[in-house]
Amino acid sequence: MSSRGLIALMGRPLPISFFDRDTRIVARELLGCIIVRDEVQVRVVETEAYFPGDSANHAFKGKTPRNAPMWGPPGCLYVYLCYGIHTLLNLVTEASGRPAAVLIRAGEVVAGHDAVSRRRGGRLDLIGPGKVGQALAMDTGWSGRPIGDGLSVVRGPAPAAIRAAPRVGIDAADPADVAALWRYISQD
DNA sequence: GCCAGGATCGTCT
DNA sequence: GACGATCCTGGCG
Repeated sequence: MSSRGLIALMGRPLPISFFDRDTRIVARELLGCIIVRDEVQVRVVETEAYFPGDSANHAFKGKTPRNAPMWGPPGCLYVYLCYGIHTLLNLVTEASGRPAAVLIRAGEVVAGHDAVSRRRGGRLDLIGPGKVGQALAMDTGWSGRPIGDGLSVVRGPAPAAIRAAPRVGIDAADPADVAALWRYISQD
């Protein structure tokens, strides 16, 4: 796409077709996009890709009530509780029947600083997926809802560069999946 | 600044 | 009944 075309799309909600692609591509292109929830806006600066056949994927061992949204249509939310405390926000990708999602690992508050500060005990840093979930006031009740229903994602400025790195905190059966560079970090 | 340990609960075996 | 795609605090140097 031309840079003029990208600028024209800036600020517009991402279409469902954006998510109906290879998860690693979606994970990279989500960097710089803005997650909007009421008055709070968070720019995505770090993502991780989880896709079919990936042993670190929650869905790798099969479908359960918890991970069912990953099998659903692209452009939905998959929210789950981690360590009994943190709600982690994922965006479902790829066609129905292919369990895949992008985990939002980190962000920057671009609007709604007061609300985020209240929820985060005065802190505004969103380095870590649990913090992103807290800033956006996510809970598991959001899991399975389509994007646009209370939470939307709009196109924002793409980062100057993207760094790829191994994913964090996973204990996959397959060491190749652990070492794979499926985490993407915005380099501004 | 670094590291160890505790928090806390839904989900799956 | 164990454990997890984590975060925060407190102790120590």
